Amino acid sequence: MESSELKAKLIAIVSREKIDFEKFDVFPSAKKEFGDFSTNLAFKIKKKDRIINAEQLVSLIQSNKWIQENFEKVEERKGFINFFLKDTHIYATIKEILSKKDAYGKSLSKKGSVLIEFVSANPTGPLTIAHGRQAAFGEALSRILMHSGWRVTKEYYLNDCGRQIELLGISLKAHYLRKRGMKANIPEDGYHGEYLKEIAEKIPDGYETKDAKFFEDFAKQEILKIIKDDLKEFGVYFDSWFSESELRKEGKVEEIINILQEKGLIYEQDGALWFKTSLYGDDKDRVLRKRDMSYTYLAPDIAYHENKIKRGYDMLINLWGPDHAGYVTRIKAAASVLGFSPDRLKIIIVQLTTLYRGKEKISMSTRKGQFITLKQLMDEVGPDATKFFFLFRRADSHLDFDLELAKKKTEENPVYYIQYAYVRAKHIIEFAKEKGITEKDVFSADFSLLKEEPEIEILKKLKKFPIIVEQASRTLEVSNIAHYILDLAGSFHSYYQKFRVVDANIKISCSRLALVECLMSVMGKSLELLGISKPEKM
RNA sequence: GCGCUUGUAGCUCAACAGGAUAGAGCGUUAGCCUCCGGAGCUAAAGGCUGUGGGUUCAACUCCCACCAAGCGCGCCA
Repeated sequence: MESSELKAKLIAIVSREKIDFEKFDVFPSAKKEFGDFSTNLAFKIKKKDRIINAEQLVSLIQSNKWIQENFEKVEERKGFINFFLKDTHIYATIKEILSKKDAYGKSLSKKGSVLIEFVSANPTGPLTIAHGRQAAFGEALSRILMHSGWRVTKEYYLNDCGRQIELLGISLKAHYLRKRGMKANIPEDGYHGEYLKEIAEKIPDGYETKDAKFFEDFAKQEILKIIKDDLKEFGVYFDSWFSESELRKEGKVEEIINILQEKGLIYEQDGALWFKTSLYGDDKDRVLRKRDMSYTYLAPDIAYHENKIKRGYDMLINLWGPDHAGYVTRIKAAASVLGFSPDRLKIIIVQLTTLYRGKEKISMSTRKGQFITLKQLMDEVGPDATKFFFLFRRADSHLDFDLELAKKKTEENPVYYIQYAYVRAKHIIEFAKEKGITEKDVFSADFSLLKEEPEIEILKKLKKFPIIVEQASRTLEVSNIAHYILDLAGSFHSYYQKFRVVDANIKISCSRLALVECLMSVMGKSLELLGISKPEKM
């Protein structure tokens, strides 16, 4: 039973009596003494009808046959109406999880197609922790969206041309020449990081006279390789790599400027071309083409978004860093000019991560090559802990990442707490198998033997999983899942301590094993959604 | 100065589209290992949700002002 089902029924009951009401909610009860579902319907009855008070409303509801069939009890409390499900509903959850397994919580309704673009770091250096947070978030969000019925495409937008790339080429050439004892200056705003020196070493002798373009391409290729390797190690995969230089080669940037021009949204001033974004809520208009005829970042980016829109997705999601926050209005302006409702373009700003080593803040400077890379973080902390810390916090909040804490394999570290719960459940099931209890025994167990309070509590939490997934996909927020699973792991650890699962009483053992099986399945699925590994042993 | 984000227990964070007595973990204090893995469990203490107003039957949540922190405010990307 879902809250939407109950809500529909309540609407029917109240409408039949011609009672006027405002929009109301039916939601899973906050506490167990409030039952399974609660509604604020009594508050939402229009004032002129307040002759009907909550108590009268309750008796009206109680008199309904469907309600009587499904609920043990309906009661009013402080104006809320609480519904207590019959036990059969709660035990039905077990059957559902056991039979659906991995598909539990998967939405049956198809929600459409979505393109999610994230990381999209310039191929001028290795991925940093900021990219790491985006990568973890984007991957997890994609999995959640898929589980809730979206068709998801993950895309990496490659800014593989422009000034930064030129600088990269020049810098690499300088590194290369210096290696050979020649004088060469690395531009002030060029790239000084160690990784470029390493790349320079891969180029054999005899390329001294090659032009900057050669070095540019070489650097791009090598760095892209590094990026892809890091992502792979981090467990993040892209369906598509979209190249900006291809876009330019095909003349898409000129095309988009023409389109905007035809719509009268472009004008020339001081030798530059301006886009009238101020018509769409921006504080001022923005330059698309500079006086020197080269494009700003915005122009190809609009062309890129036009391309995404043309590909026909129902929703577009971009993950951006906080430095792009001011950019949201501009790109949404472009989207709406191109006939794509800005509501369908979701831009999630993934906030900064500050690294700490204990109390000490680690400062970073990207250009100078003083930064912690994702790779270093993974090597030190491990991919699972890294991901969990990134995902536990809401994307739009600043994150303080304590390296020391993340490294600890103790109770202070929630990753291990969760993984330990999973392994524990797995182990119990294996133990039961050794004792000769089969899957069939468990599946056909009498679930109504699960009468202990913690058992009911766990069942209710398991029942909530589909709602949590749905909510995460609606709000595009991943941290809910992380919190949910931590909570579930806690309930299980506590239960384990109090009750023996595999016991002398075979009947109880089987029904408890069913519960553990469900726990393992849902914990495993949650870990999977977050992209965190499910260990066999610890 | 303007804009965006954030402000909740000592610390790190929750709170489902405004709902009931604001919840976890860590840390602190006091306990629990003959038994399915103690990387675990039980319990206690800990709060004027940054401040002040407003809207509402109901505000951590919405609105206004202020305070504090971070980021942005280029014909850079």
